[in-house]
Amino acid sequence: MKRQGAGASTALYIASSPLHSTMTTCFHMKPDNTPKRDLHGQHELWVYTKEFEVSHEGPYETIQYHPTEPPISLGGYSMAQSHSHTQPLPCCGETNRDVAYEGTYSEVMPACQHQATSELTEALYRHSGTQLNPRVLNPLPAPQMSFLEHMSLTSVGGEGPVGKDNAGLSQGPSRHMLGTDHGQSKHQSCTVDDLESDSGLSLGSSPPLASPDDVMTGVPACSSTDVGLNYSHRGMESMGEQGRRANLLYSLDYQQHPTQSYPYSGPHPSYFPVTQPSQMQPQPHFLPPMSMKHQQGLPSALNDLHLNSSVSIGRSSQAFYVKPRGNPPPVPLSRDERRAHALKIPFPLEKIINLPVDDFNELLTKYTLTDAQLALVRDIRRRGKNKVAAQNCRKRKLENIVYLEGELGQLQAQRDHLARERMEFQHNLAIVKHRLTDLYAEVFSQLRDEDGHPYSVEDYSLQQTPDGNVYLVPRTDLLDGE
DNA sequence: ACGTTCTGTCATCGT
DNA sequence: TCACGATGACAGAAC
Repeated sequence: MKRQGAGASTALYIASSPLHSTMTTCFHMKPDNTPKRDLHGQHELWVYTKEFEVSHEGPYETIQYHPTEPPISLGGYSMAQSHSHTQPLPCCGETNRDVAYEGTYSEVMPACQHQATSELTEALYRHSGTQLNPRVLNPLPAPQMSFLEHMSLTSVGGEGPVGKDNAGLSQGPSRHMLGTDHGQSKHQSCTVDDLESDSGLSLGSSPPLASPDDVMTGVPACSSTDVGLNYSHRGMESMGEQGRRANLLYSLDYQQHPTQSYPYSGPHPSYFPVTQPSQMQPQPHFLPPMSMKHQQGLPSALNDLHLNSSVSIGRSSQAFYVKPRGNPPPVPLSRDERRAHALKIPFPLEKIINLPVDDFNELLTKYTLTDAQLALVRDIRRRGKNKVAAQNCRKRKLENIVYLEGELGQLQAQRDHLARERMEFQHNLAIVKHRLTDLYAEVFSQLRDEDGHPYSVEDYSLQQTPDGNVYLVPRTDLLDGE
């Protein structure tokens, strides 16, 4: 780029200050406003002094451009915004201001966008580092199988031997039971399923489907009044139907009472008896304090209702308790509970599911279980753990959704903020361009060549040197130097 | 009757 | 190898 024309260029001495602050421009010109030729044959402007100020009265004057952002190139007018930038000024011969402005905008905005993007990115990373759940960012697992493979597998599950087995055992749609031990247990427990006509459905949270007389057990359907013992004491965390049922039931310490008789004269003591409350020995560490406290000595119905109402009902509510007429609604046992009941599993489901593996194995060694019982116990343990895992999984999934929704809201707010800043920047830039245009017009109106003719904006451009001097450079020279 | 939601279950994978 | 947790997918029940 040629900063000065080889021919008749005109030098102006301009003490420029950063454009975003006060622009004090001193044009040193001869008193008669006629440029003087310097040693290089350039027109040198003397003495003329005037201050051009870009005031801060605009509505967007508070916008502070980052000091590291590149100088605003003014295209054909070629005036740097700040002397701190010694970058050679662009000297295009473009006279179309709009085009020139577009060019300048494209040079400026990326820097601003980069800055904004960097801040955004930093904020995001900073945020991610402290709050973002790593799980959320985990890549989605690759598909386990293709669609066709899945279809094939499903078909096999529905029509294969397992499916046939299921079809023979249940009335419901068969499921693909491909597990080894599970297949065995399924087969072994099929009699239970068959008897209970359960169709393999989960009845844990469902009203009783079977007739009041449970075919499987051969005893009347378990209700809250006739089921006195709890072998499945669940935690309070999932207090749904399941939790209510869990509260309804209560556990016995099978180790303290290993000889508890099973009412159906099975080979093993069982935890599914129809029992008398007087025989109950609640296990304190398995019961919530409130249930435990009010449990002893209460009539079974009262106890059941109290336990049924459980958590949300305070202690004082007991004083207003009125025993409802009629039988309380029957609380169904889950499929596994009924299976365990049918096979006379001698320990509670709670222990089957929640005991550590070592304790669980030790528990199994204390009893002589049949293969069917063993398989059922292991199935119950597997299903029970998986049920809790599924609940946790769904809880986490919901939490992730909530979290991501929050993240989305924040990102949208940041996007809107950046859009507003961009609009403000463009508005400010337009103001600056407008004022510079006026400034140019005023400067050129003051300039005269040797013959007293004014310089034309179309013919000359202003070029600033690193030391702040500004020269009038013919645009033809600028074009030639490109 | 149909769609949605909830829940249990199974299969599978990774640790 | 086994136990276990996580998770997608499926199915039934409930609404």
